[in-house]
Amino acid sequence: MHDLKSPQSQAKRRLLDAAEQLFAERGFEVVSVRDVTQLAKANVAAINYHFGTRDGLIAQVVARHLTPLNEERLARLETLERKWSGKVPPLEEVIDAFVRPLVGAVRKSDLSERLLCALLGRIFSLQGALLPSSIEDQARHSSDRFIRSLGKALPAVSPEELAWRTHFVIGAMIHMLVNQDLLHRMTNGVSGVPSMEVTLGRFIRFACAGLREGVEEECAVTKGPQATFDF
Amino acid sequence: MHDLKSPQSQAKRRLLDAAEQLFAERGFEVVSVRDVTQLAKANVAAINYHFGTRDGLIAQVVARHLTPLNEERLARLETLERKWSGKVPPLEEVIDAFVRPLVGAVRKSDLSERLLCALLGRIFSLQGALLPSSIEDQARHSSDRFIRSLGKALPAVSPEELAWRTHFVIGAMIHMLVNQDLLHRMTNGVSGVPSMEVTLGRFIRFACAGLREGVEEECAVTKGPQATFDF
DNA sequence: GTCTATAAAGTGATAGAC
DNA sequence: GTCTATCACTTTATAGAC
Repeated sequence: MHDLKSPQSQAKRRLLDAAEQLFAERGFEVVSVRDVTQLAKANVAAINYHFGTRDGLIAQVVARHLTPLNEERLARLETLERKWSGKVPPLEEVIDAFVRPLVGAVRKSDLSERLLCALLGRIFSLQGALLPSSIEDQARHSSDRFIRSLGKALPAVSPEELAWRTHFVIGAMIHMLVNQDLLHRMTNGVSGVPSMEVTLGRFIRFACAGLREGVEEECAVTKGPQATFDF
Repeated sequence: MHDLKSPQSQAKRRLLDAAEQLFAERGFEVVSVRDVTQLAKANVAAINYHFGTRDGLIAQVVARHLTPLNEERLARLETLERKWSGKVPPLEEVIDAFVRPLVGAVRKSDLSERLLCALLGRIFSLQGALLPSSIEDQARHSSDRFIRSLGKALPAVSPEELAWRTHFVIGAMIHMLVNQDLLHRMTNGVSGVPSMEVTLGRFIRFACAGLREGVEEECAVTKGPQATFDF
């Protein structure tokens, strides 16, 4: 392991930054190690020295973003369960706990909001081969926890139906993150350029409505005005 | 242009079939012309002979599937407008007209349902560079028509809000099409292996609920029991 | 840690024989 | 129309000098 603050391996940080930018813009599959070293003004061999292989570089980029995000998600979910001790947290708050950490991630990152969102979206849609199994276990654990919370918030929805609805929600999220500029182009600007906060609010309302479809009696106190929300 | 039924260019059909299968399984970016010719048991030069370039091959694969699909979509939309002459077609039926042509596409194709869905999903998420502008115009025309119909069905939703909700719906659809087997793995089989009909029914209900979120007064007769639908 | 040089394999495309 | 042979690059990765 290398200390990212030591002067010797500023190069490593530069490589990671360059890699993140290019992966966000173009996708993991089509960015070569040469693209990365060129943008980072580093030597071709630097990638292999610091990360072993190209896949090693991808794994580090993924881990650096996905691990803190999933930790934050789980922490928020636990806070939620403590707050509603005994009772079942309402749907909106569960979804909020799942997506709001994205805002914090944007603030912490050096990348622009647009690029970081694209990177995270691409990470979420990564298929098995590219991510180390430790990360995959972690992601699965997080997703299991959330699905269980959703199931409790929506007892009237069968597990099978809930699995599909959750799948739709994840798809909508990934597309929102990766293709936000596409929407702007396709609508000739009608979509506006809203802040992350506004977009997340829209997404949460959309997702909850879809998840809740056909449910007459919600589990707990979740019906009624949602004026407690700040978006 | 070549006649696909002539004996001389069975090879061309074999190449298209092989290309479709590989593009569906792995994505356009990562399939080489050699992968295609190998699977089609054809010569390397055959791709360039029949399609000019690799991009030409992709364009033909895309056009062969996207053009009839968009035509069918528009035809269904027009049928709908005739049926509701003067009045505004209800949301469910507009979304149905948008996604149901997928079922017909599956029936017509030689590919398995799973592969064809993946291919179509990948086509929908293609970014500009890879598809000829004629196809892009066609896709934009179709999508404009549908957004206008959605706007009429949901007059209470602002154009900006509607643009984002539609974006979420498209994202959910793409993810459903490309990653249906991922869901099965991730849920340890809880999601089941439903037919296309069932999945589309789920999707339509989810999408309509999301699009309709917060709308109290629908435009026309669309409120009330939806028993007229066959899914 | 950083560099050059190079290996070994893969890429899209084409000329020219048949 | 189909094939072989080949061009001109690009890819990841590594050995070895500094």
